[in-house]
Amino acid sequence: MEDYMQANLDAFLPLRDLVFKTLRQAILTGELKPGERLMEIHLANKLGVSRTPIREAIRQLELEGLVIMVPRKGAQVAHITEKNMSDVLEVRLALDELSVKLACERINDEQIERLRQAYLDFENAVKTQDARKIATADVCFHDIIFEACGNPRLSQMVNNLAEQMYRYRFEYIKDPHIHATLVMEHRSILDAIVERNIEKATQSIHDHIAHQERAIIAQLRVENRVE
Amino acid sequence: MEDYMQANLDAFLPLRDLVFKTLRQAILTGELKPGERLMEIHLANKLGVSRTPIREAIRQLELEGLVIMVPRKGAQVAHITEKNMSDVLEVRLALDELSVKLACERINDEQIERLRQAYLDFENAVKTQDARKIATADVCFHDIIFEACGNPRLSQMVNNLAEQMYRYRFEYIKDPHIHATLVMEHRSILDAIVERNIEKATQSIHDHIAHQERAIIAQLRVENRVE
DNA sequence: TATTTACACATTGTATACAATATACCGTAT
DNA sequence: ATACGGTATATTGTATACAATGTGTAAATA
Repeated sequence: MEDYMQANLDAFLPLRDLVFKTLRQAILTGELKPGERLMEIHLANKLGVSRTPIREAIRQLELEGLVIMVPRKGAQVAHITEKNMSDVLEVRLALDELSVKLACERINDEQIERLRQAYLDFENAVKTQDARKIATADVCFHDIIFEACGNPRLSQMVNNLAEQMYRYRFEYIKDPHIHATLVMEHRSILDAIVERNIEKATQSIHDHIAHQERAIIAQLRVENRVE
Repeated sequence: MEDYMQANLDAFLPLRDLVFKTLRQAILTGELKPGERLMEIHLANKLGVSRTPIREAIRQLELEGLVIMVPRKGAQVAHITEKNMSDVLEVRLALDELSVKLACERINDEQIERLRQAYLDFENAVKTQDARKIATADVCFHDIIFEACGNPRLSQMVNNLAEQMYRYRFEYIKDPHIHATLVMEHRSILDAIVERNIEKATQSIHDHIAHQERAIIAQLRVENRVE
């Protein structure tokens, strides 16, 4: 709460948004597990706010597909099934292909320079073997592509889809065997965009997502077996 | 409220969902105009509920992009700019292409039969010249394709995007000059899916959306000029 | 002993009360 | 006359109170 009051000075941020971010983070990192119930009073006490902001945050999580509502029973963390995840990936693939295609057409010199730098940062992050750093650098790289495609709506949608697989992608990134492949794929995407070669770019991003898809589905199978 | 209490007997539906649907309808039909403020007490009195369901409905409208929140000032109906609409259409085109592609691969005989029937219904609706009937028949036709593509997530996203242009699409449908074209385009999509011809299907849907895009953007220009 | 019913408790759904803040209008001073 | 400031009001943000409902447990009866 103290941080909140402090941030309040520059930009007012409703509690519901803070709660939303907090809960989303908890779900994506696995702190809140699939099937777990989100009980309002409990969360309100834990976060030191009333039920109202909690409820409003849950409404948003519901529309993002992170929780499901059972009438008169409240919210619970959405179960992620294999079908569910492949549905999401199917859409994500199409939107990622669109975004690199648009990036090829619309990227400007300054953005190309930043994309180059982001690629180098990613290379360095991989060298550290620190999964968290790698994940962050990966997000930065892709964010520049989204920015370059000049369609905020598209960016927002892809981001939302990507979020839903964060938890599993992290496991994927932790495996050092795929690091070299990841760098190569990024390199390929970078080159294609710089050359403004749409064919090559869509092919590269396709391979990139397809690799992740296989790993994520495999990871999902493991976790679902354990439970 | 009476309808609500009645429906309550079979399936409980929270007030927030009713309010959500009501407000969304009002925005999409233009009853609530872009820039108009959504004042909670006012809406609460008008709909005969308290502020709580109103607020929760507004949270959902916010995530659907139909309203924007101004801190400490509340919600207002989102302004739809030309850029905004072409951004949405850009994404919609990609997702519609994906959905017909998947439909070609996955549609079953029973769904083909219903799609045929939906096409005939659309033909008949056009003959009546009743814009409302045409719009409904159009939605039915496309809904079967979404169902056939077997990806509920995709359907939901396309539906959400399509919703945002309902208001303008309606003006488009009212023009009798384009009716023949509309029927032909539907025919082309139907044939392509029945033949499971992905190339033809994506091309057809592309043309279909592109036509709508031109009309919608033109309509948008007219309305924005008036204001 | 098993089953059914009733009651208590936990939890969501809804309404209202209270707090903080922005805006508009009016008065005063320069 | 205009500009600045203060106060009143309208509105959102947050908290709490009340209502409805589902669930679990215990007791009573077959």
